[in-house]
Order: sequence, then structure tokens, then C-alpha cells
Amino acid sequence: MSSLNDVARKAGVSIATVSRVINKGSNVNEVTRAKVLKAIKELKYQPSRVAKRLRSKSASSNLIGLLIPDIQNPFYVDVLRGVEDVAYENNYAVIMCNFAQDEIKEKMYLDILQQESIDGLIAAPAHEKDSNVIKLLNDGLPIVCVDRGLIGKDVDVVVVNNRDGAYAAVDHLAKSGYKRIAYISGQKQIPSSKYREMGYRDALEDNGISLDLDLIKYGDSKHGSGVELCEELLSSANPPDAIFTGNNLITLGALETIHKRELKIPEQVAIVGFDDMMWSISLNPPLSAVRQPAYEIGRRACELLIQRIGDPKRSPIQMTLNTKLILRKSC
Amino acid sequence: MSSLNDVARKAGVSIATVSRVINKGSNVNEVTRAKVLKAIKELKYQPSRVAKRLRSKSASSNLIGLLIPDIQNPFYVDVLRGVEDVAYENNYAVIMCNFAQDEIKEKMYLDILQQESIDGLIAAPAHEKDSNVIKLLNDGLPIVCVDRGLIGKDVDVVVVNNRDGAYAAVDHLAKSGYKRIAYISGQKQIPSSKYREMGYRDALEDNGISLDLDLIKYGDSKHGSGVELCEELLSSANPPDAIFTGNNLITLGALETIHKRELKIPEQVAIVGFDDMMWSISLNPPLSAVRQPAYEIGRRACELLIQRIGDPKRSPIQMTLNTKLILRKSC
DNA sequence: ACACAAATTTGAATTGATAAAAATGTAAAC
DNA sequence: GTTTACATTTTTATCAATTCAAATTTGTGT
Repeated sequence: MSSLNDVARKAGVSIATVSRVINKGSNVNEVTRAKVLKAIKELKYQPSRVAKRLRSKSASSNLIGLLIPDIQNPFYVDVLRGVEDVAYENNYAVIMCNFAQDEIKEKMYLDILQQESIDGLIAAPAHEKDSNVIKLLNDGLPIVCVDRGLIGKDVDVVVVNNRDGAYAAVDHLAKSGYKRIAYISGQKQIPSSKYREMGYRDALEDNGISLDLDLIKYGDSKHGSGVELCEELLSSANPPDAIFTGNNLITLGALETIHKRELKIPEQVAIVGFDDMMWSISLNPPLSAVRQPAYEIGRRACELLIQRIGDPKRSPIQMTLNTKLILRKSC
Repeated sequence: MSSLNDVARKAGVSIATVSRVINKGSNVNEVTRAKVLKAIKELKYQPSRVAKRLRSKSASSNLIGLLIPDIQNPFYVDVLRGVEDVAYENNYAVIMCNFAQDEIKEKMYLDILQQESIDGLIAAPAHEKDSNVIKLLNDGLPIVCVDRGLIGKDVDVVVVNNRDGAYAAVDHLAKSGYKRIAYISGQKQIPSSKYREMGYRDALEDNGISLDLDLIKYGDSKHGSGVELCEELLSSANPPDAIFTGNNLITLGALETIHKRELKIPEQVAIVGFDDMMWSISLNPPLSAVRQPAYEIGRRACELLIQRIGDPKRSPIQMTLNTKLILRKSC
């Protein structure tokens, strides 16, 4: 790897001149510029981003961090794609960090991101009081939150209307005649779970169905808890006739359990999940689901972040996108 | 952010001493060490990874790059998880770059990774002659290839036995009595597609089924081509009675088309896909598939890479893992 | 108390870039 | 022929760390 110095020597000028050729380009003679460019080409010179960052703290690293709780969840994959597309269009590269719902891991990644002096961060915090993320925010790093905000902090947020999405799904179940509608929730402490539960409760109430707390199960937002909690529900004395699942992976886990018990969907038990997937139509049966515009969440978040990097003082925006109930054959 | 200098001043010693306390720790008096550690704690000092990397090229940045062709493909998500788990265990962070099968994007990402002076790279190259990856290899960067190698280059590789995996699937279809077995391939130029086709052809031949080139369709390894190519196959004058799909996303696309046409699986058309997914059992019908140990591929690749970073001269290893045919209800 | 060795600490150079100050060169103005 | 203005280029300092040679302190034995 050749350095500025090598180029300068080869072109017979000083490093400062080479630097000017590469950067703004003002105040440099055409003849000199040509010499330098030739040397750069011959040496296949590439500037060291590391040295650049060290020198000028203000200099953009053109790196943004993306902090995600669970990359196995297709929802976050779509968010990632949205973020990445916008980042790429704007000449940013994305460092993706999957903390797998482990706050120690989260801290390690955030430390690294900060030490790499990223320009900004898109984060789905572990929960609303996520001190690791709050610390960076207090340090002045541009941050956009997705899927959940930070309590008491004025920060850019892109979320969906979780309460309404859940309401629509459960309302539809109720109006379709299901009486014992269960809810398998993700981690209780994350806001999206709470809002979805709120929508669930409201829809039941509005349809005159009394709440049965045995029909609400709390898990960890992963596949395994979908399997287990669905099992619990179905093996209870008074099982549900419909299930509303709190996310992607829970839905797939619940489906697995239902199929293992060879129950007919929706005749014996109906199911609607939060989060749609490209291949939901190929599931057995084609799955009804509350679609979140995950890709767009990613795009919007990245747009907001790039704006904020450009103007750190802009007042924060909370953006709420709408969900859409996609009806197929599972309810 | 405080620097070495701040710590040195606060502790009343030179920066060299502070550096020694932080790093190896040899040749430093216990009293001094205590003073320095106290100052570090008080200032919440964290060493700058940027400065460290600039200073000593040999010093580990504890960063590895992961270059992936398509993050939407769950196979690569599992590889990523494997890589990440091992990286985390060994105190490395992973920069994930998804080049979305776009070689220009690939080049941009690789340039960035090199400029960030990563310690090593795990790459699924675009194809066997991928000049972008070869360039880094020639520059001496430790590299491990997954899923496909680099032609004419002696490099660590972790692959699965694609030919045998495909053979097992197609052989099973043939032995089950299917006569017109189609193959929907991913991108023709990638090795895994070629080897899978080889297994397909061999299995047909060994079962006395003559090859019909109309039954081989080449796509781009993505969902859309699964949809379209399956459509082409099914609408032809002499449609197949079974389909072997070249990967995950193609399988899901093909399933979508089959369902749209309301064909019974496996009665009217059977299907076996390359790549298994956690939720394959919940598909309609539960999908038979050739399982690749994706998570293990990731783990192994990362282990090899960390070894190679430690010993750049170690002679390259080609590791071939085995696939397993998982039979469910789709054939 | 002295010489010598060992342990500890420091100073200065280095890494690759940027930015501000200083220096050089060129041409027009007086 | 000198001054001045302007364009161009170089010098030097800086960023935060590592590293090695040099300097200093400490310890040991006589």
C-alpha cells in the first residue's frame, strides 16, 4: 500500500500538494496536477481512511453503524437492506452489528463503533432505557432509532403504528367470529410488544370479548418461544381458537407447533402474525399477517440519519409508518 | 474523549509508560502502574483504535470483513451468525458488507475494507475469477472463501459438497418414480450452481433418465427468477413432474408459482430445494430440502481466518462439509 | 561509598493524512 | 527596477498511538 509520501516523491512535489490534488483541488497548477495524478495512477495509491480520520476528527469517515437485536429476524434483514441502499446512494458504507439481544455484546459493538469514529448510528435499542445507546447519544453522536425510541430522550425515531396494526389484526379475528383469541408476545419490555398488546386488548374490548390473562404469553421474540408458548396455549384446558403472534419468528414457531399437532388452520385454530414475509404466501396455509414496511423503515431511518449528520442541530423527528393487514388463508 | 496524553499528564508520567501499562505491562513498577490505572479510570480513557491502527500496521485492528452476495438469502444469514459467534469469542468485530450481486458495489466495499485495514476477510466471491477479491489476496490480506473458491488461487476455502448434495436430491426424486425432473439453477457462472448441475446430471444418468435441456433453467439466484423460471417450466408443452431448485430463494419463488397455479405438491409436481430453512417444516407442504450446514460453514471459515491471521504462511486448507437430504412432504 | 547491573522511565521518531503558516515564483503596476 | 498582488508550493505542526534507544533510578555486592 503506497502512501501520500510515495506519491509525492514519485511526482517530485510535496505531500501537501498531493493532498490538495486529491481533495478540493484549488490552488494547484494544471501541470503539477497532471504529474500528481499520473503518479497516483502508477502507484495505485489509495488514501488511508485511518490516517484521515485520525487527523481531522471532523472529517467524515463515511461509515454509519447499524445496531440490530437479531439478524435472524427477516424484519431486520429488510430494514438493513433499506438502510444499505440509501447509504450506498449517499456514499456511506454500513457496519452492521448484530448484538443478538445480549447487552454485553451490544456494549462491545457500540464501543467499537465509537472508536472507529462512525459518522452516525441507526439503532434498534435493546429497550427504551438502553443506557449503551443513550451514552452515545449524550456524547453527541448522530443517532436514529428504529422500531423503538428512547424514553425521555429527544431523538429521531422511525416506528410503525404497532397499536393500530395489532388492533386491525385482532379486530378482524373477532369480527370473523373467533372468541378465544390468544396473544403470544415478544419480550415484554420492548415498546413494540407493549403497543401490540395494547391494540390486542383494545380490539377485544371493542368487540365485547372479555380479557383472559391466560391467553397472553410472554416470550423472548425468538423462534423457540413461539414453539413453546404455542404449545402451552394449545395444551391448556381451555385452548384458544385463534392466535395473534407478536412477530415473525414467533409466528413461524407457532406454526411449527400447530403443524406438529396436526391441527387444521384456520378451522381448529386461526393465526395472524405481526410481520409479513415475502414468502408468507407459500406457508401452509398462506399466512395472514400485519405487514410492516420494513424496507421503507430502513430507508427513512437512513435518510434521517444522513440529514442529521449534515445538520446535527435539526430538531428530532418522530416518523410513524402505517402497517397493513394482509389477509390470506390462515384466519 | 481523552487521549494517552491526558492520562500521562494526569498520572504524572510519560505517554510511553501509559502505553506500556495498557499493552504488555512488562517493565513497569507496581506503584506507577497503579497511578496510571487510576488516571485511566478517572478519565474513562479508551484507546483510539484509529491511532493504534495507523501507528502499527502489524497491530491487530480486531476487525474482520465479511463480504456477502445477498443478505436476503437466509443461507448467508446463517453463515453470518456462525462467523459472528466465532469472531465475538475471539474478540473480533465483523464488518458485514452485502454487495447484492453488484460487482461495482463489491469493489466499493472491498476498497473501504482495505482502507480500514481490516485484519482479514471472509468472502463469498461473485464468481471464481472475482478480480476484486483476487486483488486483495495478492496484496497479502488474509482471506477465507466460503461457498466458492478462486480459480488458480491457493486460498482457504470452506464449501459444501454441492455435487453430492444435488445428486442425493435428484437421485431420490428419480427413485421415487419422477421421470421429468427439472433443475432451476442459480447464476450459471457460480461454482455451486455448476456442481449442483453436475450432481443433477449424474443422478439422471445413473437412473437411466435421458437429459432434456429444456428442463434446465438458469436464473440469478434470487426469488424473482424462481417465480419466472418455474412459470416457464410449468407452462411449457411438456412440463416437469418434479423440480429441483438451486437455492433457498429460488425454491420459495417456485413454490409461489406452483401455489398460484393451484397445483398439488407432490402429486402434480414435486419439489426439492437446495438449502434448508428453520421454518421449512411450516411451508405448504413441509419442504424436502438439501440442508447445508450454513452456521457451521461460518464458524469454520472464521476459525480458519483467525488461524491465518495468526500465521499468514500456513498452507491453505480446503474444507468440504457435507450436506444432508431432509425428506418431508414435497416429494 | 562505589562500581556495575538491572529495572524502570523518558524522549523522540514514526505512522499517513490535513491545515495553517511560511516561502517561493510570476506578472503587472508604479 | 522595485513593489505589490496573486498563485502556487513547501514547511511545519498536529492527530493518538507504538517503539526503540537513551537516560534515569534503583538494587546488589564488595
